[in-house]
Amino acid sequence: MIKIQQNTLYGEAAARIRDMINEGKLLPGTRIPEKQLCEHFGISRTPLREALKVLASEGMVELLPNRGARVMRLTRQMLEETYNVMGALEGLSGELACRYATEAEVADIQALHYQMMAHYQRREIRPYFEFNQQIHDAIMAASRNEVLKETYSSLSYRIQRVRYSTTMIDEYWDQAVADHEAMIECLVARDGERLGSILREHLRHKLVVAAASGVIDESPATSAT
Amino acid sequence: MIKIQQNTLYGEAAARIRDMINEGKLLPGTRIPEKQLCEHFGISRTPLREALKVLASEGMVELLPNRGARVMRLTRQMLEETYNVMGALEGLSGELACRYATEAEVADIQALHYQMMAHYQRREIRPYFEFNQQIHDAIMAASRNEVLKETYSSLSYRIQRVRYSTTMIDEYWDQAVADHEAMIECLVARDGERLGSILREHLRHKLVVAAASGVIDESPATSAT
DNA sequence: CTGGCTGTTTTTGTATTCATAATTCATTTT
DNA sequence: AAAATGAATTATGAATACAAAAACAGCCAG
Repeated sequence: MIKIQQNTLYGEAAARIRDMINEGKLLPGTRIPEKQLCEHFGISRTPLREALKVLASEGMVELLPNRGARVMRLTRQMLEETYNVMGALEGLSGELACRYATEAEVADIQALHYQMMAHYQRREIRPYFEFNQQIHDAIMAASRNEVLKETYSSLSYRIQRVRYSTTMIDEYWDQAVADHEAMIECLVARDGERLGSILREHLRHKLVVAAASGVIDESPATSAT
Repeated sequence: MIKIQQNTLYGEAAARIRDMINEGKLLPGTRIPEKQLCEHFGISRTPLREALKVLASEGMVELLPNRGARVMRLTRQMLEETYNVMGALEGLSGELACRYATEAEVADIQALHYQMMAHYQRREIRPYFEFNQQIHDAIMAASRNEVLKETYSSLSYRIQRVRYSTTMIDEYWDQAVADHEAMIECLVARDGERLGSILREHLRHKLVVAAASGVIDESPATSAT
């Protein structure tokens, strides 16, 4: 895995800005004031600007020449595109996981699944999401592909702020759980092809839900103030 | 598409360093001397270091804290992982292209295919590669997914230096061409599912060829001098 | 009152400077 | 002679300084 430079100032700054964006402390489309952030972090502009460059190449912020950095806005279009790509990557992770996961890993994932199901039964949405995420991460880890993992998490970061802010529609929730049931079956049976195709479709449903709730920016590409 | 800042010094520097790496002017594992490159580009260290940060987050170089930047070395493992991920992305591009490509685009891709085939018949490897790449790019473009395109090209850049440096083994070449024949069929028939699965496998063969030729770094993670 | 122009302020992009960590090379010691 | 120590050199990381571009405010003309 590519080491994130947490020990350097610019690495630290990048991590903190990422968090601020995901926590909603920096709003999409708003200008990121260099000076203010420098003072807030207690660092000079050099490392801060380096951090912004990194975040820009991660797609978290956009850099307008001579006009500073803005938090990247998530349009419906971008979200759809991103979900599709993440779906493809998850599909690969499933295929590979079936090939490379140890029995212990499969058992762990099964355990996570049952815990998730418990929260589903009780309609406990937050814990459900937690375990859901853990399952997908565990499959990713079992795929033994660091490039895949990095690529996926980079995309995941971009949409983090909307990912779990959706209210669950029962119909979608049932579908997602049905997918998960099938996923576990495939994993146990080591049916990589089928697990792959389930995972490739799995996220597609989510998009509809996200689009329905008001979390994304439907307005045209006018620069927000 | 995320605009690459070609007008700024750091953007220019990043582009030139990328090219230098792909052209073999900067060797994998070798240290990138900041001062020397600054003089070569006629810029100060600030924009150069910003460029290096960007390249690091693209996976082109690795940054060792207090020890400068090195050109990322491609191990067999990494190449395999990257090809797998690119395969998944190409698979998605195929699926989407079948859905969204205009008839004109399909016709263009077909034309490219026949030009490529002509070079295959004459065993003209360089032009063959050119058209091959153009076909994959055209499918990517027809997929109407900018996130996909960006993600793919980022990975593509990383392995650019080995991608077309392989000598073609006839057996592999024939297989690749057979894939391409099938791909065109699927595209014309708008059979996204099948095109997807062909493309997901298409790159896998390439790996074997690359591994066979000596272009990748099989040695353990000792720092090259 | 509105729209555009000009001078000022602010902000961004780049260069330079400073501090610190790493490397080199000579010297010393065994 | 080889290894180890330590001073000198060099390179990196970060802060500051400076130049240029954009944003802003006030003014004037219509």
